[in-house]
Amino acid sequence: MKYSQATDYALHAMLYLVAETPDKPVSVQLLAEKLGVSQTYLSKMLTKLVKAGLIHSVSGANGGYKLKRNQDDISFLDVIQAIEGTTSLFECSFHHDSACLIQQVVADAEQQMMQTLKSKKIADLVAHIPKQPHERLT
Amino acid sequence: MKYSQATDYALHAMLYLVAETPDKPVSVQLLAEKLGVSQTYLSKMLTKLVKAGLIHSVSGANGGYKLKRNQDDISFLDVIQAIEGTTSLFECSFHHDSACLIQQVVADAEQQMMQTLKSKKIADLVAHIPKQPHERLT
DNA sequence: TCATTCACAGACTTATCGTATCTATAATAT
DNA sequence: ATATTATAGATACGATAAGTCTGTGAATGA
Repeated sequence: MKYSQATDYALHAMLYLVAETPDKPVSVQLLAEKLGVSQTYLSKMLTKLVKAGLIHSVSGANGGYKLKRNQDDISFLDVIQAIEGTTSLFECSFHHDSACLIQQVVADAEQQMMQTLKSKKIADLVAHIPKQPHERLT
Repeated sequence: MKYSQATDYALHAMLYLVAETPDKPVSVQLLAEKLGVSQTYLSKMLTKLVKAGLIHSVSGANGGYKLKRNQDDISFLDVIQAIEGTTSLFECSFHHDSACLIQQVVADAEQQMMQTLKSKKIADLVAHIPKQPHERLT
């Protein structure tokens, strides 16, 4: 059981966008180049982030993506759920008389993790990244 | 991203074994019947639980499975890891200069969940289950 | 107006993994 | 010995992840 690689891409792309925050939108081409992944595949992740309301897209020449919200409002959980969806980690397949106790325990544990991921913002990492070289983020 | 159904089976099977704890081992046939799942598939999960050291198997007639450790020592985490493995939820696929900060955050959150799953024992649920009818556990 | 540059959507392919079954083998009780 | 049980391995099927390709539409700049 693992988060998909798409989540990995999305988190790193978001980190880049948060670290930059230029007026000019960042194109998929540039983003894909920085991360060293395929443009076409990465664009699928970015489209999901747009639909989740995390970033904003600009069509046409000089277009691309930039943050929608305040960067301090974007948590790890936001990005992860935008890609992975919001279904719970565990769902009991048996039909009990009442609620499944096992499911309750696992759901409770998952909630703990989600709480941490919600409190952690992407922007929290930016302070640790050297601004100068501006070339390699990964 | 989800835990596999196999984990669901394993957790319910363990709950049954913990709730029973007879001298006589419980066969796959009985266990599968109680849970309403396939014998052959369920036996794979049980074999994993054996290899993880959670339960003990007895071959031959009147054989089956019974708990190995004290039932209070068996946590949700033990069962889940026996089936799902112990690899982390998230692994960064980029090669950074130093450790990936994103991975550290997610790993930290996962650790929170694991802590909860480790503290919760399967036996904790048994108190809530009526002993009398003895028929339906699911 | 026209061409260029970009995001976006959908169809499609490929690989991997979860789910499940079947068969054969080894161990044990009666 | 024979029936009963766990165990291992091979196999099949389906779903999902990973990735590519192509066309469409929107915005920009010349």
